[in-house]
Amino acid sequence: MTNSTKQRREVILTSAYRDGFVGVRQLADELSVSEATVRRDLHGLATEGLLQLNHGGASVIRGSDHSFLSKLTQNVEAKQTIARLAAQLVCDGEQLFLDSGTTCFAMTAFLRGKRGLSVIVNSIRTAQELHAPGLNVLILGGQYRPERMDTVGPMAGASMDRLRGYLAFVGTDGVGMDFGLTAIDIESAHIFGQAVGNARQSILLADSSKFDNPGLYKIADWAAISKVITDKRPAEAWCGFFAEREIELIYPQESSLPE
Amino acid sequence: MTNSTKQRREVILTSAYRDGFVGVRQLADELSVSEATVRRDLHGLATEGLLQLNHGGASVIRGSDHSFLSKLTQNVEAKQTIARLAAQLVCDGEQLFLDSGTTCFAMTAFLRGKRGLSVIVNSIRTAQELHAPGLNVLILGGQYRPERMDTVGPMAGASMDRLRGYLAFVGTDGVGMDFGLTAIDIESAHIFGQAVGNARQSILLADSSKFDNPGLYKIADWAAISKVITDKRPAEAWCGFFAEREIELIYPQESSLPE
DNA sequence: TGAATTTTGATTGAATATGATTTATTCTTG
DNA sequence: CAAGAATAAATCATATTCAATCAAAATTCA
Repeated sequence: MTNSTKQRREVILTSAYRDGFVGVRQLADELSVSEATVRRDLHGLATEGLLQLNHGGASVIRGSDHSFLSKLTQNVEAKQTIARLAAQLVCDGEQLFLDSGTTCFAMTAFLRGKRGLSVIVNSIRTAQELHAPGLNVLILGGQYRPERMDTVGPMAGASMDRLRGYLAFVGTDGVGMDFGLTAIDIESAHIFGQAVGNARQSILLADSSKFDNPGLYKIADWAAISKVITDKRPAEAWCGFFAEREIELIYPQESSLPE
Repeated sequence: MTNSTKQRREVILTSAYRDGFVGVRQLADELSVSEATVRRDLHGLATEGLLQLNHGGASVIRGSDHSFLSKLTQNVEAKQTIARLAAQLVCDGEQLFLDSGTTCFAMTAFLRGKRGLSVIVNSIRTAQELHAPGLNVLILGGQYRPERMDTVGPMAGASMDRLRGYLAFVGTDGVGMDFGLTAIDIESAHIFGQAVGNARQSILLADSSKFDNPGLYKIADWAAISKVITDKRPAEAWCGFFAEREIELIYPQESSLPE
C-alpha cells in the first residue's frame, strides 16, 4: 500500500495534523512496518521541523516554538546587554518598530515599564510579550510563518508603507562594511529593509559575533543607520568605519559593573 | 487511549481551562494512571508556567489568556457540530476568512486536512492552530488586543480592503430579525462587517442560544448572508424568516447519530 | 545481471516513564 | 495549638520507549 518512504511520511503527517499527535505503536501497526522505521520517519520529519518528537510518538508544533526558544538562549548576556542599552534610548510616548529577532525580543522586558509607547512588530511572540498597560501594539499583517511566528510578504509590506516617523530597532544576522546589514532569509530582509527605509531613525542591534559575517540577503545600507548598539568595543577598523560615517556607536562603559 | 505523556497533559490542560481547577484524584481516575503520574504531570505543567499548583491539584494561572480559553469550553458540543458542518462547505484550494471567535476557532481542526487553502484571520490563536502543510495563513495587521488575541482597528480594515473573493465565516454574539447580526464590541463588529461586505459569500455560524439575543453593535444586514449554520432546527418563525430571504439554513440531520 | 546504495527490521544497552512504597509536608478539626 | 487526616515528595523496582548498531532485503544504476 504505502511502500515508499515519502508516501509513508505523507500519511504520518496527515494523521499528525488531523489528530495533533501520532503514536509510534499505532503508526507501526497501521502502516505495517517496524517501530524502528516509524521512529526513523518521525525523526526525519522532526529534523525538517515538521513535527515535534515526544516520548511515545510525535506531535505538531504549536505556539511555544522550540527553535525560537533555543535561539533565545544563545548569547543571552550579549543580547540582554544590548537590549538594555537599546531600551534606554526609548522615551515615554514614542513610536517604535521592533523586528522579529531574538535581540529585539529581549527588549520587551525593558520596554514594559515605559508609558504610552506604540510598538509596531511583525512577530507574534514579541507582540504577546509586550502585553502591558499603556502599551499599544500594532501587528503588521501578512503571510504567517508558524516556525518563526512572524508575518511577512507583500501585505506586511503594504502595511509598513502606511507607517512613518517611528524609531526602528533591527537586529541582523551579520554585517559587512561593503554590503551593509544582512539577513539569512529573503522575506525578513525585505520587510526589515522597508522598516528601516520608512523610519525616522534606525538603530542597529548587533552583538560582536555579527561583525564581518554577512548573511546572504541585504536589509539596508549603512547610510540608513544612525546608531549601532553592540555588547563590547568592536575592532578599531569598525570604530573608524562608524566614525567616518557619523554613526553613533554604543556599547557598555568599561566602568559599569556587570549586574 | 491517552497513552503518551504529551496527550495526557493536553487533556489535563483542557480540563483545567474548563473548570479552573483540576484535582489529582479525579485526574488519576479519569486518565487511568496513578496519582504519582498525575502529580508529575501537574508539576511539569507548572514548571512550564501553564498551571499553578495547589493542594489537591492545580489551577489555571491568573492573568493568562483565560477569557478566550474559558469561552472555548462553553457550548462545546454545539460549536463542534457547527464547525464540522461549516468545514464541509470548504473545498480544497479555497480562500476563506475566519473571524476571531471560538466557533470559527473550532473549525481549524476540520480544516487542517484540506489541501491548498488560504485562510485570512485576525486571530493569532486561530492562525497558530491552522499550522499544517499546504495551508496558507494570512493575518490581518492592526491593533493587537492581548485579552482576545486578535487584531482590529483601521489597519486591519485597510488590509481587509485589499482582499476579495473569499468565503467568509463569521460567528456572532446574537442575532435579531430586524437588526441583523451583532457583536458585543464595536471593534470586532466593524472588522467583521467589512469582512462580510467584501466576501464572495458569507456564512453565519450561530448556535441556538444566539437567536433573538442581539448584541449592541451591528456587524451586517441579513442581505449579506447567504447561509446560516446552527446546531439544531430553530423556531418556526426563524425558519420562515430565512426561507423568505432565500438564506440557506443548515443544521444536523435528525437521523445522523451523535458520535 | 551484478555491484553499490539505500531502506528496513531485529537486537541491544541506555534513557525515560510509571506505579508502589515510604517518608515528609500541609491542611483540617477539635 | 496539637493530633489526625490528607496530600505531596522521594525512592526504588519495573516496564516502556529510544538510539545505535548491524545484517538482510529492496532498490538503484551502470
